[in-house]
Amino acid sequence: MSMRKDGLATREKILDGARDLVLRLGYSGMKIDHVLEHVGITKGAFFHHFKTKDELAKALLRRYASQDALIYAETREQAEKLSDDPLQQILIFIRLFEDMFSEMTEPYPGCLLASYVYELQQFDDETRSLLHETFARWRTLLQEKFELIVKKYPPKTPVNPAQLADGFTVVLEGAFILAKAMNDARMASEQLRLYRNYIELLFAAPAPAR
Amino acid sequence: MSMRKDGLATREKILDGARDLVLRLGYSGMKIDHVLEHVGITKGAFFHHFKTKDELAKALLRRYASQDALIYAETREQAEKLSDDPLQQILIFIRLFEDMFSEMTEPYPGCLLASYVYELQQFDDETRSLLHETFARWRTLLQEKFELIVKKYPPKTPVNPAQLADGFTVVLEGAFILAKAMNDARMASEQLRLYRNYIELLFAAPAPAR
DNA sequence: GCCTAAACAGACCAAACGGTCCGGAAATAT
DNA sequence: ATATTTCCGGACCGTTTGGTCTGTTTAGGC
Repeated sequence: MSMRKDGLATREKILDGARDLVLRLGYSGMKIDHVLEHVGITKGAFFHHFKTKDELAKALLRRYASQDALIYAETREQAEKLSDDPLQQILIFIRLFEDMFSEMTEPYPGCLLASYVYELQQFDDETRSLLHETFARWRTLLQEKFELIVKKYPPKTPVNPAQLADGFTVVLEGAFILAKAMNDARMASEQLRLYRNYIELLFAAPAPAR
Repeated sequence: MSMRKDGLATREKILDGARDLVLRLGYSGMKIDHVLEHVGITKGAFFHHFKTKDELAKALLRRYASQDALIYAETREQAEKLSDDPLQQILIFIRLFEDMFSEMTEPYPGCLLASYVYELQQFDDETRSLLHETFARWRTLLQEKFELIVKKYPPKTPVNPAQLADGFTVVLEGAFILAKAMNDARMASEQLRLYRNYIELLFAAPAPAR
């Protein structure tokens, strides 16, 4: 029942190290020996916690997805506390993410899901559907808000709430890529600001809280 | 001087096959033996055309970048023929890309540059700066237009032409990722439409040509 | 304090992988 | 025709890589 020794801490260290390396080298480029050196453990420790590299991949993905879901949920709650209006909630939501990224001094290391997507073929169905579900959950989260907004504030142009919701993820993922390629830490917050600007113009919102 | 035999055709076949596999498996996931089987050649043929796998990587990137530059240039020319107004030119430019992607029946296989970016650490400086330059060129291409537009049509909100230009690439790259993850071929054209919609609202353009 | 099982360390292994080498076919120059 | 060079097939090689195995240490249960 209780965690014996400190095995769980080692497991987390492995997951952290592997995540860092996957974001720098890709999943195939991340070699186990490299993780061992990076984390400061041995083969015995690693394979005690993970039967295979594939199992590490899945654990890594699951952890990342749940951590991300937590951030999304917390940010959403925070936005909902600051306003009752769905449009304002979305605008605050985006702005909170902008603030998160604007404080960074070097480019965001990237999204683990995206790095998996670009090596998609070598993962099994379980991993692929996990990716699908995670992105789908992000879509649903914002889609609900946009449906409320569309009803309350007639958009200047006919728009699809699901597409608008995907837009957030699209901008984030795209910005991560350009941020790394151009070595520009401000990319993510800048592009999110443009996305927020779009939402403002589309629904003709009053000037948002600064 | 002249190309003897048909070695150049084989070289192209290798590049095509390698590109396909990189987009499915990533660069590290793309194994040479797999390329040989996919293309239908042998080790002797491969290493006759490319000294190392790294050299293949660079050749692949250079070819992709120049092909992409050609598409951008042609689309830009086409847009400039259809209108003299910089704003209309941009809107047509985006729409032409939308049309390119709307005809697809399966998700766009992805951008080779992006797949390199997510394994960036394992490439040398030459490759990395080639990535940087390619993205920078795309930025400049649209930035010039946006600078003209901003002067001619005062935007509803203060905007940065370079950031607006990056927005196009950001949306494209992000859409490719979601398209693969969600297995949705329409993602790219849909998200480009939203980007175009943003530009329209921002500069309060008249309804674009349908 | 003793037992048990988790939590490692590290030598070892088989397969996969990038790359070499040499022989031969095929095309071109002379 | 012959020499020469490109082009390619395929056996071979050293290293890397994911994974195994055995032994040892360490932390709790009693």
